[in-house]
Amino acid sequence: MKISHPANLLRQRGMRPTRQRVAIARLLFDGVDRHVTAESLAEQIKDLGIKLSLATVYNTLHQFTDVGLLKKVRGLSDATWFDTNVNSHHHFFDTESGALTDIPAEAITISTLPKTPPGKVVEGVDVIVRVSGR
Amino acid sequence: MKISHPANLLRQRGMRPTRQRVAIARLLFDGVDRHVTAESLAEQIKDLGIKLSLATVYNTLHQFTDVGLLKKVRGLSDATWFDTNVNSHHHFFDTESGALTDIPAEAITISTLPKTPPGKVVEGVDVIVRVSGR
DNA sequence: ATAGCTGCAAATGCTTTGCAAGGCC
DNA sequence: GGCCTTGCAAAGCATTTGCAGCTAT
Repeated sequence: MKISHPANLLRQRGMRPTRQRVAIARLLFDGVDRHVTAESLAEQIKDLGIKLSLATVYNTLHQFTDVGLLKKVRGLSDATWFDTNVNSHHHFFDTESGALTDIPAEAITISTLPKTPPGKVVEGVDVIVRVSGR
Repeated sequence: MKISHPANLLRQRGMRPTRQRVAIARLLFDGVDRHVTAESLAEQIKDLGIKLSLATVYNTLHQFTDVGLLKKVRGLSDATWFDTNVNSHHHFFDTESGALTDIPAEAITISTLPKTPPGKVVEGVDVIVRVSGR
């Protein structure tokens, strides 16, 4: 998602365009798909000379997720990743570095799916391809 | 995996059959596939009137995983699940209850896989079908 | 005997929360 | 001004670790 005016984007989604949220939005939504953790994002922000607390980073990431600007992804490590690619797609998970990489939805075809438990509805399918090695 | 003599199983895998490990092995490997968290397992053990510390439960689960008796699985919740089905298979993840259910490997067919990043080897593919609803 | 375990409690890492002070409309 | 936000620090979880005491071999 590439946006020209973060403040408007935020207003459209019903959030006040505060200094902190605009800074984060500007950093995340520049047209390139990004994976960030709260920690990594906080660091990038700090490097830009912007000050904001880690708690605010967490809050903001969750709010962005709630309004559909981000997608939450968990690898197998402890940290939660937030992905700016909110479309359906999958991931490589490097078991050595903990790094996540996108796999476009088209690159994986699932030809058979099991029947869903009674009364349940499928919300989505996540495929994680674990890789390792140099 | 169904075992008759936990102590021998443990010895085969190079662990001392201590009271705690035997108790856990007996509970887990009764032939039924189980998903447990450290917490849930500790509780079951306590209900049996056996006393052991949570730290030991964690240690034991990891040791069992290291020797191939268990498989580590992460849903999207915080907790780590340990699965007694160590064969390749997938999972339903109930986003409301956090419950995990096995999907036999044959029930899902992936017909296309993306090319692996250079120098990387695929260790495995995990499919998580997110479900919700009553 | 001795190397390997266990238990406890303290430490850790990630994340959330409470609440006073501050900022947007 | 009023209500939403932020910042900090403290609290919360799940998990790990340090170390003295115990135990299987």
